Amino acid sequence: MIDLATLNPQQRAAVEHGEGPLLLLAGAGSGKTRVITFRIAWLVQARGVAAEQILAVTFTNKAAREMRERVAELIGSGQARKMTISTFHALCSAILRQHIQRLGYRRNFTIYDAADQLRLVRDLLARHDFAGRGFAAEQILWVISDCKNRLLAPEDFHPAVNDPLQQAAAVIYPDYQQGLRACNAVDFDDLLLLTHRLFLEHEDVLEQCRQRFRHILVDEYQDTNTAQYQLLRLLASHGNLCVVGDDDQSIYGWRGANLGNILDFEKDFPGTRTIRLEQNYRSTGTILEAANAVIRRNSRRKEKALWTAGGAGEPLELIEAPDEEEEARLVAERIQAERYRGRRWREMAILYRTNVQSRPFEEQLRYLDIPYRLVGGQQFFDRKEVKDAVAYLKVLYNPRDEISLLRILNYPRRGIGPTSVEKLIALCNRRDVSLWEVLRDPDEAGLTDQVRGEIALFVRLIDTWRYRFEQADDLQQTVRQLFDELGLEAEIRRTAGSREQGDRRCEFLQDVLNAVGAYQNRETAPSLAGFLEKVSLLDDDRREDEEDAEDAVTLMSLHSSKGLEFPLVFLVGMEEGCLPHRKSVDALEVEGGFDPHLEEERRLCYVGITRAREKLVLTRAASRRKRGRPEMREPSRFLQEIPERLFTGGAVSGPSPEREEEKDRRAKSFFSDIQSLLGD
DNA sequence: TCGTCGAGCATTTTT
DNA sequence: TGCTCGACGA
Repeated sequence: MIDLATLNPQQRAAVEHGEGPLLLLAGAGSGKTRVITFRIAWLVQARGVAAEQILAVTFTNKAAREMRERVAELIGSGQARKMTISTFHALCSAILRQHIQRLGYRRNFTIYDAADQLRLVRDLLARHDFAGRGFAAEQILWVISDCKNRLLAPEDFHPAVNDPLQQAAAVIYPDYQQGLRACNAVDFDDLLLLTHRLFLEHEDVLEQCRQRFRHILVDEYQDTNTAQYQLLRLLASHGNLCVVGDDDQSIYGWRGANLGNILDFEKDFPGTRTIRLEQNYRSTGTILEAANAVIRRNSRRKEKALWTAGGAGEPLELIEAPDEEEEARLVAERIQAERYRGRRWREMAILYRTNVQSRPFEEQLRYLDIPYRLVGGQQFFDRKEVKDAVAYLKVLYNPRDEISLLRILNYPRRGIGPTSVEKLIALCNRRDVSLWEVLRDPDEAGLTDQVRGEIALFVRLIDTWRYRFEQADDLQQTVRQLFDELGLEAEIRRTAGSREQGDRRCEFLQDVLNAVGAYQNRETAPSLAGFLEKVSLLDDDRREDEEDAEDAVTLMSLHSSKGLEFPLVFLVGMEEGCLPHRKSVDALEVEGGFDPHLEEERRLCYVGITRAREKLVLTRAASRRKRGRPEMREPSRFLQEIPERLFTGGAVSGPSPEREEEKDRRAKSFFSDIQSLLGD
């Protein structure tokens, strides 16, 4: 039985709220995950809600896994397994897998990632003769994605007349959507958009989902976009919707997150009960004071202030370095010193605004033999070797997937070059059929006998393996056999520059096999389809358990740090142009002092500060290399917003004689380091 | 058809 | 700085 006595009055009220909409404004470190999991357990145990009727939506796959685990701890894994706990994207994907044929797609659709999307758009740009007109495919995609996040289908999109980028996007968007459909593929945004359309056009499906999910809980509600909001509106017509969020931690505006969703929740869902969780159980008084001082400057927010029953704790620290290498060196040394004082590696984290900033830190940590763990988005699935290997699996699952098909048609090379591909595509257009169909019957394409022979072999290869995967009972084993037969390792080594480069790249291939293995071990009924689903949704649970136990310093972007905490946090790169990022400073001074971009940067800073439990160290570099060239950097305005008295030794901003001397000394020692290096 | 080389270019955050 | 794309030669 869950023990409600361990909760504070507000937390308890939230857990024991009965029916009807509930808005939980949960400040950083206020125990919100605990409240959600307790509430889920309470609904099941005290209210007799069936576990199947509970839908909990999180922002990341990792958060979903964690929530399920914590619920399982409270009421047992049997119950937890019956619940739907997933991200919006995973939920929608599951719904579409069941019903997408109603929208004219096939159920074995493929989910395209950013690279696939880019390829498609580049293709269309070339076809429309936009090439060279200066429209980057990325920008076009950004506009399209923005449309989709706002639920605008191609025919609903009315571009601004004076905006050439939007004009171009409006031309590409319909073809892009058509192209996806021809490949039986959807992109990330489609998962939400198409599910929404499915609900609108097929009342019975919506009704079925409504009946199923009687209680809906949404974490990180401040980061929902319009599509997600509308989905919730449709699903939660029964009003049993509990959303948890913190407007001060909304950091995904650039991805279409609509801060209005949380700010207007009470208006949108009449009868809402609002509960504020302001007591912080994570950080020291000093850290909270700094956080409050920064976030207070934002104008568009729900007023609240975090407080703690604990003490002030240690003062903040500011490290000012001449450049980013020195910044990294000082942080690395500091980390080592902390270790000597008995702190574990895993208790420390380095947080930065942009992923490129990780490099100097990695170098310095490696130099000092400090173990670290880089939490770096999805670069694993972005590796060429991984994409090539996975493309085979994708084609086996959905041969209409033209992007993947083109990727592997000549990989490993089999003599089907660009000229032949062009002829094949031309035939596709003439006959209005998919590339796969043309490959099966390429006689009219005008290819050489040599190439035709190769294509026939390729088609037979795919057919054979499709059959084998259907029959396979050991997925990992089958995938390994496939890779072996294809000779992927040999191909990688052949194209690698050096032996160790080849070794390293082959490891990625091994990692794919490991990912299959990890998936297979977790799943009761593993299938190729299921594995691809996980890959597409970036749900990578390889070695996660070991990673948790690993003792290493964490390096990650501020965005990925949301929801986490560390005893000691280094918030690095506190400079104008970095945090706040240049992109948002550029678009500054709109609408009477209120600037949404700058406010989002400030929230980002707030998120970073509030990750720290015991001690926060802020760092900045006076100069930073950009595109190889050093650039002078002013201290971040957010740094100035933190009261000076919170720092070690009082005043820290502005040059002081001691600090100048210190800088001088560092510069000299840096020089002598260089010279001794050169002397070698 | 394939591989090498040089020029030019781009840089926010992620499901 | 580090990568991608295009031109060129084999």
